[in-house]
Amino acid sequence: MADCITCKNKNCLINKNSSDPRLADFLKNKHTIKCKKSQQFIMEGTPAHGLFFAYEGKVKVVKTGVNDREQIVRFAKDGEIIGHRGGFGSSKYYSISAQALEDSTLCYFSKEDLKNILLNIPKLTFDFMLFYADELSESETRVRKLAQMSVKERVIDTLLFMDKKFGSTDQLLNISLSRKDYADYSGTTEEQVIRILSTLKKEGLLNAKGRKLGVLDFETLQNEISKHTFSPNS
Amino acid sequence: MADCITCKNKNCLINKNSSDPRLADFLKNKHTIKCKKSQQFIMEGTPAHGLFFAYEGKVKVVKTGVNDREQIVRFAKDGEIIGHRGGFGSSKYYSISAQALEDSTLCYFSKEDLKNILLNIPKLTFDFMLFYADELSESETRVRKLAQMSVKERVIDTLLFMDKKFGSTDQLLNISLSRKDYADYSGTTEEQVIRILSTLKKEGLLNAKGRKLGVLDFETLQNEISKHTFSPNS
DNA sequence: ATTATTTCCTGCCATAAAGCAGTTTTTTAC
DNA sequence: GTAAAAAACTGCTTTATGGCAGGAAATAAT
Repeated sequence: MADCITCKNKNCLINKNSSDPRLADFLKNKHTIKCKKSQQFIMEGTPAHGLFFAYEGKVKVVKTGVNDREQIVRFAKDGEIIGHRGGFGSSKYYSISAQALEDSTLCYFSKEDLKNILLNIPKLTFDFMLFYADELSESETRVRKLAQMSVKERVIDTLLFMDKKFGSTDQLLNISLSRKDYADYSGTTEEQVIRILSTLKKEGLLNAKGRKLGVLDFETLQNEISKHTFSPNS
Repeated sequence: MADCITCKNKNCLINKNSSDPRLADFLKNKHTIKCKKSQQFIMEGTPAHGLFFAYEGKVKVVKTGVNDREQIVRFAKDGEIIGHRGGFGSSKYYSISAQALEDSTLCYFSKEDLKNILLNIPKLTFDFMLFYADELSESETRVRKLAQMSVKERVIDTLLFMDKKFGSTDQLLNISLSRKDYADYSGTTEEQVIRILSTLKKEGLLNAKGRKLGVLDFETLQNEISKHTFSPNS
């Protein structure tokens, strides 16, 4: 795999700062990990030893729930961070689990290496800080949505989010999720998701080929949840 | 008011780093603001010009919702930050509103001053980063709870949270919230909160003197939601 | 202290969401 | 390609939550 300086992921925080010569030694200690589809590479509650970045692939980040209901808190794709704080923060344990949604390649840095450069390269620390601040803002928006939207609205919101985040080709989303995954992100049950998807299909707003889904009428769907969307980042 | 170096709020990120001589000029530009009870000092959607810290008092941080339902995303007390990113991040607008819950004193720094020191004092930037990372972790826990707990469980969880965060004297919480506030934090309606509080009172688990509430039996209440609490930070 | 106003409370009814059971379709493994 | 397994779907029933309306209590104003 290419090194961080020539990496294709221009949005990656490491890549953005890789020209700084003080990063040179740090970058040598990068590890590359290959992950098969469905493979779990972070387990909630285990000691955190470092931080992951998605180099290529798609990942879901989940928090353990009751029964077999999990809560998907986030999705990560190329260039994005996985495993908050990775042990360099106050908690010594991962607060989330992470699982590959397709065959993926990950970059890994140990917490010692990270802490070292973070305290020495202000620009990098600042970028990390902004990343967390933005994620926090998004997470708080999600708190509001889960508290105030109906199940149907949340499922629609999830579909639109997937379209925005992963894009579509030939009217089909570039990400393959189970109905259970949609439920675990929307905060409802599999059956409810199925019922709502079924309605949307009949209304001609949603495309479906096997398990694959596609947003056909973005605007109409957007309108159905518009009363909940105030600011640009909602 | 005392300056940052002699400030009583030892948990404040600025205070923690105030001995650094490079902060001297920055600290001179601090503003102090007095806020009456119920006064709103940040309004969602307005241009963000800086960051607030609670010096003394209690504050609720809310996101606008539908009808007259708001979502309280966070509470802040002495030493804590209010107004994420305050404009030095990617968004130029406040993503939340903030309102004083009692007469409060706030410290204020402009975004220009902040950005300047954040890029020059790595330790401070690092502390800010950890703050946001921890808040993010908490927010994600809240996402899971809102998605998976029943209304009763969420209200109990809120009561225990208040007890932990603000403490109690003579079996009464050191914070005075309306039933609507409890609802807006728990993600439900005022009536539902009232019904559940009423049940808990009858069961002898909750104390009530007028609008003031107090947790009488922490352990029993904790047990009622224990199936949802896995890690220390949940 | 008295009145006005806000907040709190309760019962009733409507609705949304969840759970269950059984069938069909799609995907995976051989 | 076929069999087995997993995922997707549907109708029916139960339960949880929300909304309304009217009254009681507490707080604030005069």
